[in-house]
Amino acid sequence: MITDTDNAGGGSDTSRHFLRQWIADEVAAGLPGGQVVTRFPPEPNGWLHIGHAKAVCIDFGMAREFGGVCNLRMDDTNPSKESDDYVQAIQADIRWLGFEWDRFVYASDYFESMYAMAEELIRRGHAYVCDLTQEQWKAYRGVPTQPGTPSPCRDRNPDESLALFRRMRAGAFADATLCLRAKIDMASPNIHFRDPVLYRIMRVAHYRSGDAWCLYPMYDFAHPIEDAIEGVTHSLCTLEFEVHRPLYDWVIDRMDELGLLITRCGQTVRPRQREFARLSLTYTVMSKRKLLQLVQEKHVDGWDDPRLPTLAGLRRRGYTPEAIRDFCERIGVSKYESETELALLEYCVRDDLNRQAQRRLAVLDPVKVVVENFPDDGETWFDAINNPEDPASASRLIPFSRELWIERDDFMENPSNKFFRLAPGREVRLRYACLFTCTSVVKDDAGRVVEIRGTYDPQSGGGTAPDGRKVKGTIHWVSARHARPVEVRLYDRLFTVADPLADETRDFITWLNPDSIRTVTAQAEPALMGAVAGERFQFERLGYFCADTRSSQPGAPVFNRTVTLKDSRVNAVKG
RNA sequence: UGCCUCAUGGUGUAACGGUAGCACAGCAGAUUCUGAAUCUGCUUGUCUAGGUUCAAAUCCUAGUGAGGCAACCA
Repeated sequence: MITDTDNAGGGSDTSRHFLRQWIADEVAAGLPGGQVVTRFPPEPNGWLHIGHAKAVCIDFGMAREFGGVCNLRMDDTNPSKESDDYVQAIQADIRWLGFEWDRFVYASDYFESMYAMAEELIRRGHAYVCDLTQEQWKAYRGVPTQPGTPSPCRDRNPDESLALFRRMRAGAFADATLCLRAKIDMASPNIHFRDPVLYRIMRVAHYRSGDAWCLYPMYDFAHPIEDAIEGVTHSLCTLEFEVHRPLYDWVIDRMDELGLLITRCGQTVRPRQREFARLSLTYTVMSKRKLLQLVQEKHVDGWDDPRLPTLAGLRRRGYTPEAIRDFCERIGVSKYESETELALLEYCVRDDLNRQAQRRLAVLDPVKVVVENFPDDGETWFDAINNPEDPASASRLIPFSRELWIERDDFMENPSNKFFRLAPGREVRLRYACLFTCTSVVKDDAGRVVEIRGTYDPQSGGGTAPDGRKVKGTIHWVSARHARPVEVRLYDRLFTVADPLADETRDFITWLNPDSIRTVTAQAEPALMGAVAGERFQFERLGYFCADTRSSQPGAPVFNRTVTLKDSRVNAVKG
């Protein structure tokens, strides 16, 4: 459990969202069992994304806040889609996010108990084996506006159902030929009450239980049982499960009748489910299916591509767990299906990195500067503070020499007076170093500036003029002789439109941003070469960058741009 | 269409019958050796129509709009 972000959100009061209130009210009223128990139940069929992070923060966060515990449970009841690779990735992501579970369990741990309960439901007339095909069942089930018709098997003798069910388990039938149904209400306006399937035959090896089973429970049957066995008090999930809640309660009621609910502190623990809206973010997609498609069709380079909203992708991009937790607190929790602006996530990571990241100088689009009054072979080292937000971060030395690289768009030949960087006849400060005045430019045949020449003020060492004259512009630079070329990947939003799914007539793939990654060779100050994989920096005046964990080599880091610095320069002035 | 759910500035969220607040975004200014950060200020909101009440974002009714459900997926 995290301990350092009790007031995450950077704001004043923690939001009194409806789940927090619900749990608080119950705790105040004397929660049966005496302890809040939640669970995070991912299906191990994909990687966790920022939407899951919201759920993780809620599930683990509510437990922590109320002095309870949260279990991590792999909801692995459909072996056709699940694998252990995903289990490992999910665990790693949750730990990275900063949470620790009380118990780590698998739904498949409970298969035997679930089966036993199913037999009991059959004996008591609450379930029956049905031999209708899926196609036939469509007709029997009916439509929402009209009641369904009972399956011909509905009144099958329990003994007969039981015998059949055992043969199903023994593997006597082919896939999808028989299933076990709850006997509830074929006329219910809630489709989920019209004799829902409890077990289906599926001859697929399970990644954990192997071929021990050819019969697997459905979510609606399995989930409440899992919760009840673990003594979960608050089962929190997303909105689409709202209509499943009566069925969830039905299963819990049956368990109660059978005396299967656990007791804690002498009291029966009855799990209850509540639902909240899932996270939706602009300029990306969140569904596992679509993320899988992006990965499989190679629009991105794997589940941890830094352009993806997966936790692994965000991590590689340079996002911190603190920033993501802060974000999850700030977005709040409600039942309104909203769309959160990517700008908020970016704000959160900037806010965190501004405090955490050391500053470095690097030039992404270099143009040569010659300091005419500085000796050919001379060099000077200037002191540069590592992080002005962190007094403990000390400083480092950066080399200065006659030839420098500066950012191409920090120079303008014919600037307006709103441009206060370098131009002919203008003086700027070279960050940490000195004041420099441009006196001439050299162009190639095409008229492109290839060299900027000028002089520095020898009295301005460190960047302060002795006469106290004001210099409006400060630009970053690196010494050409000392600079090291370094690969930098400039990431941008994955899609060109805020909601790539809005237009249902158009494939969302066509909205992919062709410039979502641009790779450049930057010129970096020497200190950057020692960056270790995963280390984050602010490249001054540019943005936050993270040494890539896949491509970086010792002494040869590759940087991913996490996010640019906020830029209030008006468009007309931009280079 | 049947059932369920939701609706507060551009975005997200709070206000629990009693002054509509906060954050992000945007805009303006101060400050600044990062056009960053920081600080100050500003613009913009209760879906509609009725009703209950001294008083309604809040309670009731109807409407409108959005989402979910009709897998042997979760």
